[in-house]
Amino acid sequence: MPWRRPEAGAWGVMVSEFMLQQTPVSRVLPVYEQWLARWPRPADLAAEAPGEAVRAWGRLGYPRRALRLHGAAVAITERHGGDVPRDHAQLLALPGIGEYTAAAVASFAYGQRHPVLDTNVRRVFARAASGIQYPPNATTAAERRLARALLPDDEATAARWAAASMELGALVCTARNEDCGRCPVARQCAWRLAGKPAHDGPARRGQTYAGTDRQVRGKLLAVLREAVGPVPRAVLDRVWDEPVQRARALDGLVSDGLVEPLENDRFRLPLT
DNA sequence: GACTCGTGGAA
DNA sequence: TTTCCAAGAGT
Repeated sequence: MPWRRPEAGAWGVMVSEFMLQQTPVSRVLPVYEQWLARWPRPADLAAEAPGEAVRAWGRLGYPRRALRLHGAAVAITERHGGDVPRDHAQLLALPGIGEYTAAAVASFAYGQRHPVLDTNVRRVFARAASGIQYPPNATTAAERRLARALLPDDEATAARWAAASMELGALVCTARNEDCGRCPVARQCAWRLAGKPAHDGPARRGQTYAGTDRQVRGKLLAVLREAVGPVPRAVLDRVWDEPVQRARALDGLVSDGLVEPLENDRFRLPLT
C-alpha cells in the first residue's frame, strides 16, 4: 500500500487512516493518491475551504470524516507547526482521531509501541486467542488487556507486530472465507483447534440503508459535490420525494457543517 | 452501551 | 435479490 512506503510520511499515514475508517482499501487508493498530490502537507489542506475537502472526498462515504480531516490539518498547522504530532495524547486531541487512529499513526508513522486494535486485529485475537469466531460488537476492556499483553516489548518489533497483525486479519483471517492454509499461527489458533464453532449470540444487527436519513443525506451531498455554484433548494428537492425526511436530512447536513445555507434558499459546500 | 453516520462490491 | 461488511469516531 502507498501509505506503507517510507515516503508517505506521517501525513500520508494519517490521511490513509482517516479514509480507511469503514471504507475498503480498493476504494481508498485512487482518492488517496489525488488527495496527497493536491495537499502534500497539512498546511496545504488547512489553507483550503472545508467544502473542498468534502468535494475531494468523493464517494468514500461518511463525509464528516473529510470535515474532521480538514479540521485536524488546521489544528496541526496552528498548534504543531505543520507537523503531524508524534505524541499519542496530542494525536488523540485532533478531530476525527480516536483510540485506534492515534495508535495507528503513532505506530505506523513513528514506529512507537502502541496496541493497535482495529476490527482486523480484534478478529485475529478473538479466533487465535479466545477461540471464538467474531469479537464483541464493541471493544471490551478484556480485549485491550489482551492486546497489551501480546504486544512485543521492543518498540520497533511492536510497530512491526501492529502492522503484521492487521495484515493477517485483512488478508488471511478474514471475516468470511478465512484461509487457514496461509496462516502462520494456524497450529496455535484456539478457534481452529476447537473445530471453528460458529458465532453464537445475537447476529450483528444489519444496517438497512434504503430509506434511511443517511441515504437522503448522501443524495443531497452528491448534488452539492457536483455543483459549481450555489444550489437552489428546488434542485435539492428532486433527490427525495418525502418532504419531512428530506428537510430533516438537509438540516442535519447543515448542523454538521457539511452544507452552508445561503440567502434566497440556496446551499453550497462550506467555505468556512 | 446504544445510535448515528455513506457507499458499493461480493457472497 | 438480499445480506453482509470494510484499517471508527462522536454524541
